[in-house]
Amino acid sequence: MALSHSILATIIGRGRPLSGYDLAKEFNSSVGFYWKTTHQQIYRELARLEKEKLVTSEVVKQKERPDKKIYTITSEGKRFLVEWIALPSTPTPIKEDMLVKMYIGYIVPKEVLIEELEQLKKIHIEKLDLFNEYGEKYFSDIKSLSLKGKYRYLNLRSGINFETSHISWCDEAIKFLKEEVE
Amino acid sequence: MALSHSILATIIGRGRPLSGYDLAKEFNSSVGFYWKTTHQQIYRELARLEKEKLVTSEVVKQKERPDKKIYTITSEGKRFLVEWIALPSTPTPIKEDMLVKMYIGYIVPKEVLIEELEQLKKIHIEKLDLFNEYGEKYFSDIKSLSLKGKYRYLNLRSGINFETSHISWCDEAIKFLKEEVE
DNA sequence: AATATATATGCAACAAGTTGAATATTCTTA
DNA sequence: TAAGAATATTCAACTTGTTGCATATATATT
Repeated sequence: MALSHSILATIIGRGRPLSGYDLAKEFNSSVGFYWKTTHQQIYRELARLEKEKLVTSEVVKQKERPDKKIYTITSEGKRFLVEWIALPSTPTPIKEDMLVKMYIGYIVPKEVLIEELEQLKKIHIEKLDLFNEYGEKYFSDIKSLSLKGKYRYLNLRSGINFETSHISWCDEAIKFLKEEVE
Repeated sequence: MALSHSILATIIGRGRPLSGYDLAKEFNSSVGFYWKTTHQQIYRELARLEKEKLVTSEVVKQKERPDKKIYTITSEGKRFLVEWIALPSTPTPIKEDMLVKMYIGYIVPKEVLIEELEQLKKIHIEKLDLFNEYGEKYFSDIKSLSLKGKYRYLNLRSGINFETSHISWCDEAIKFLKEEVE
């Protein structure tokens, strides 16, 4: 169960208490680059974390917007997270639709797979462009980054690396299908 | 729900009826490179697929081993799979522990992360070695591969690509932490 | 003789993730 | 002024994934 860890990490990363709504937004940007989820899951998980005393909540009355509940990590929560970091990481379980399709690709015309690979490549290129943009904007001068910034930079590098390698596989597979298959 | 697709794909890939047990083994080798699951899930899913008439089963009495149920894909099942292939693929949802840890890596000594990255790198190197071995054994002569073999080759290439890029990120991150952080 | 391994299937309980909807307020835009 | 987007939370139902257990037979090893 690493959603809880992601949530706790995000609260620490922000440096100030934040609401479920804020968390959901954060998850669809920075953390979301490598951890996708929905607001429903976040709210449910926050309730659980509060029951386990890893976070505390406070209702903030707002005039201009609906009231919100903001969450703060407890010292117990932080300890929980630090202990988890020291535990060995397991690689992401891969569940790649495209690879299942490739596995029995020979039951459809190769054009179907080529078309799909082009689509997939497009998605990865868009992500890569976004990451590169982000990199130029915030991480162009590495030496001047804060400690926090340096860790964020490594995350970004991972994203760039990941997207680049996917794109190159798509290219290879498209070329191979065109030249070597059928 | 792509576990069902993986199962159907594996039945087709084998070319002959197979049991839940066989499927589980298959998932821990070839298909398992990109789709991990447990035998419990496979048995449950097979029962569901049978209810939906995408597979049929037959009990095979054995003397030397416990009886088994072997599954065959129906024409409806095959049609279901072909239709799915033509649908746009979504990239794997990434849930990478290491990246969550990196995100707030600054709350622990950098040595903790370096050690973890080394461990992670080792896992990826082992997998890469396995893939390369597999490649030399079965895919050294690309031109002579069967149609099926060529699609399998592309899957293997994806695995090699994936592991290689992970290893290079681990290297980059370790170097960066050592040289640029703290 | 005892233990481990391989074959073979399944249940139960739970955790995690998805989908769709309901509710309520305020700000912006057409 | 009506519609839509953004803010904010929650319920319900469902699927998917994980963990632990239970059962049974046969072969291989110690």
